[in-house]
Amino acid sequence: MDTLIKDIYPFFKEVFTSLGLEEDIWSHLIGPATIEGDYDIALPCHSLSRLMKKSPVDISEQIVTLFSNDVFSIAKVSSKNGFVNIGASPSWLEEQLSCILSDERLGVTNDNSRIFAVDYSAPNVAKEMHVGHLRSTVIGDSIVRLLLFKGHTVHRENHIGDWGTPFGMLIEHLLDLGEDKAAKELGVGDLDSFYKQARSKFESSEKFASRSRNRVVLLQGEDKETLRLWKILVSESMRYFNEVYSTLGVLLSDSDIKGESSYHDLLPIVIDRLSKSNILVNSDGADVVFPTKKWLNRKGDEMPVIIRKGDGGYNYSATDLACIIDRTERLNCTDLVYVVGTPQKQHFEMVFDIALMAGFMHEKHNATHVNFGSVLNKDGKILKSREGDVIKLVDLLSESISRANATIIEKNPNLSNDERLKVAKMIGIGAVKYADLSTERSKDYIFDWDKMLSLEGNTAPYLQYAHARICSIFSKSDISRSSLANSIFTIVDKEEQLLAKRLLSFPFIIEESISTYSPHKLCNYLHSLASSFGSFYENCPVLKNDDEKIIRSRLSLCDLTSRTLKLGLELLGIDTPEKM
RNA sequence: GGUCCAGUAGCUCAGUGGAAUAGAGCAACUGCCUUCUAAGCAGUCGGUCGAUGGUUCGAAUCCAUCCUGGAUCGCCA
Repeated sequence: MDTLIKDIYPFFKEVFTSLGLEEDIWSHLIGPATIEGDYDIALPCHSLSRLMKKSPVDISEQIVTLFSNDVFSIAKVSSKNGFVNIGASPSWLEEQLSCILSDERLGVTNDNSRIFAVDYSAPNVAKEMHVGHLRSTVIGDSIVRLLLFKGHTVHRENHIGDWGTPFGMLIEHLLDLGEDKAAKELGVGDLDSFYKQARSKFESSEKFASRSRNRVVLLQGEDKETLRLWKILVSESMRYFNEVYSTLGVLLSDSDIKGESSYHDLLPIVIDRLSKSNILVNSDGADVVFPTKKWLNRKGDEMPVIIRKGDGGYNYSATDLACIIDRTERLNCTDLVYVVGTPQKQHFEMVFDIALMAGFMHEKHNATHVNFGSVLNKDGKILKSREGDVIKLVDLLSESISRANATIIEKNPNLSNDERLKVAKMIGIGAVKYADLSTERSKDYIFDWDKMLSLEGNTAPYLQYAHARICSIFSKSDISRSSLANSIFTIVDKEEQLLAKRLLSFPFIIEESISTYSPHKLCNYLHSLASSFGSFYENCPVLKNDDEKIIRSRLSLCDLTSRTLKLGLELLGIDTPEKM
């Protein structure tokens, strides 16, 4: 309703000028109406009470009488409980709807283009993807889609865990199994047992552990044969991850992979530059930096960030700093976005702080940790991969698709086999993604298998269903969508009014979702849109109508609704079938 | 102990740049399919917004203290 505020503002200004009140006294009071009913914006008069030496009720009544009559073409105006209430008029709604009907972007404008790096997904090589990885992957994907739609340049960065001490034992285990057998196990996605076998040997056999440690040294020394074996682990794992990505329908591809290993060459440079900035100090044998903002450890001592360990090895803070250099200096990014879990919050604050101190980043750069909560089980405990009973992502996805398939057989037996399988995938995957996207990301959330796979209520299938019903209306109509381009709207019923208002707030919601990196706001909006369409559908017959004017107007509302749903879902990474 | 986060209906969650009777979905219950897809629609039931103080004309929202749960706090990533 931003547009309504903009259009109504001059009228307020006229009224308040006649009352002798300056703009800065009243302009910030205008906000959304919180009362039930068909008012959209309101101005509470309570704070003016002392100034005008009158009760809020009297003030609001007076303001209403002072409005010029011209306002009524835009909105109805009334007062209640000391509020001035403004409700968009049908004619104003009709005019606004006509504007977006012919706009491919449904009223959404482009931002001034910036360059983003979005760091997300980041699975670990030779480790299973479980439901926890879903969040980063799905939220990151939606953020990328939103940024691209707003006209930004976006570098997708899949920072896979492909380096570090565990690779010693993984490579040794690969040798024990034999390359072919190991590759096969990894390629088909049996990562969990591969990792666990390696782990248990590492813990039970001193001989194996010592081989593993030697192997790590060889790997870091870039021994040729060791690198060859390491590459088998990485490429077979990636083959599997790519299958998951493809099922999931996310934008990530091989060209987006920027594993930890790819920042190797930069690590000595990180040390060098920190050292030249005079912020690197040696503490207990390790090279560390003390960030500007002080952090205390358990003992109450000031806490450093370790860049290089006592044994000379780099740890992940070094890699993250190298990443920042790469993104700001090679890719010329202005915005760095990290879609990583909340537990790493402090780590990122410290790293960003150091990057600023060392000049890897400047004031013009925005680094944002887009954090998300942990996945909990029903007892409120964190789901951990080593507990063993963790649900594999692929299993969740295939179960969801198969449930969707069963539901289609039950609800719409007329769909052909081919069509049904395609639609089942769109619905099954959509349901899982939406369940994850639709809650506020920074909170922990309880993983509920049935809720994740539910097809009723505030779910993606509900939105898809509304879209499919609209497609069905058009398939039964002689009037094509394209012929609606310059249609005139006739908004009469309250269901039409509510639907119209929701349609018009789409650009504002997109803005809100992306500026706070919150896909759940878009989800909630789309649900409210689909819900108001549901009421419209029940109460306002579209085709079964004698008045040609009303038919065209309602068809146009249908067209706008389906396009908004489709675009909105697309920005969440969810497909919209035309039949279901 | 330091820092940070959460506590809203039986369950899962929105709302937290203050504002008029705190909203959805699920579950439960009642209606609605010879009429554009009932994965739907209409309705009923359900809350001292963790507690206590404070600021304010007005607090789920801001401040303080406390309770409960969680994350994190030097050589894993």
